[in-house]
Amino acid sequence: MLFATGSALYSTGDPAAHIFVIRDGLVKLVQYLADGTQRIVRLLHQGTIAGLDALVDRPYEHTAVTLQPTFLCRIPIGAVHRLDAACPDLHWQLIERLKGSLHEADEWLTELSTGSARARLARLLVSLAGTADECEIFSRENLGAMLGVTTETASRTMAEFKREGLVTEMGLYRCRCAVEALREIATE
Amino acid sequence: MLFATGSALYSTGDPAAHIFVIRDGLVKLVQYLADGTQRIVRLLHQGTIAGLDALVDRPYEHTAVTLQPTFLCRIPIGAVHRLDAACPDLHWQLIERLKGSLHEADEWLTELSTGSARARLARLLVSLAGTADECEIFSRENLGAMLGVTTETASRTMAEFKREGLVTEMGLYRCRCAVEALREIATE
DNA sequence: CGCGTAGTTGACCATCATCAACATACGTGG
DNA sequence: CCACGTATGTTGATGATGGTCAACTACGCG
Repeated sequence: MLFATGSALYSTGDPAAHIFVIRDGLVKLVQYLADGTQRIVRLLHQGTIAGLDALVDRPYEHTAVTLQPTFLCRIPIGAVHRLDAACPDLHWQLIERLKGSLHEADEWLTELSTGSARARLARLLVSLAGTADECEIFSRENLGAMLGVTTETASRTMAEFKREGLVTEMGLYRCRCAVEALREIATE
Repeated sequence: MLFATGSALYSTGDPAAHIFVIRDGLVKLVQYLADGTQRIVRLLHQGTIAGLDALVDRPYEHTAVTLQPTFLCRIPIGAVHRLDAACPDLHWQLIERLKGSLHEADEWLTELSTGSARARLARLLVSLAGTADECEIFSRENLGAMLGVTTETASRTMAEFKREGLVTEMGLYRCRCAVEALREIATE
């Protein structure tokens, strides 16, 4: 199935009936706070699974929204259980996935929720760039929700980086990053 | 096995040879940042498992340190795999545990890493108190590492709560909390 | 053309980090 | 028993950072 940017795979509290294997694209997992502001707790990219809540038969804890056009397979949880009975190895794959998510969650906390806004944004850009030096970014609002800062701060910090020549925006939501220099800032 | 307060079950990078079922006590999972400061990413209490990294055959990602005298069972990972072959239900228990950890991780991020220091500390105290109104707390340094603030801020904020009558310290590392009032502050 | 959304920027203020001084408790060795 | 050292907590002064509120710009679309 193909989802356009900005569509929700599921929402907090929905009965968890499917898991979603992401073939291509990008999905954010959002959690809403008591005061209504939102916090992005994880990104799911190619090869990862959204909706793992369904494994333990409880409602979805997050809202999953695409950040890019996303192509994925939606698998009813019943089918997962049938597959599981047939293929004894599936558990371990699921365990592997869950462990991967947990690792992501811990990194998210230490990398993107600790230190100054400058350092956090630098870390985010470095990790989005991966081995390349060009990467997809997102609206200032999304950047803010990932880093736990306001959209204004996200905007200002991006502007700062651009002024310093560390980041060059290459059209909407795509930018070139001076990865090494950013890595420096990331450790501050 | 019984571990005294402050002993490490394992450290970041150690080959992951055991999982630890916590029978009684409390364990913190610590991650160290590039600049050497530490961040506590999760607490493990009675009935939960430390060292799940071992399931996927990679070194431990955290350092696990007891915060209280802790009684636990240390199970070699080989035994887990043998048990798993014998008892086909074990996977699902492990999946359940991992999912639990993931839930904890997400809550930690949204509750304890978002908002003002006052709100975060209030949320921590409320969640430590659970249904009771008395709870174990920790050194100011540990409180700070949980909330992502300095020990000074942790100390000041605790002092504030005490002055306002929201918290009464009952001997070392134990306190009585005005849970309802704290819940108010938690939403700020 | 006018409207709505997203981004930018400025001014101001609250919060928190930092640095430093001091207090308190505890254990060790003289 | 007391003096001392260390670890932990408290408190104050100060400055940097980021939140808030508001004005303004840029862009796309009906």
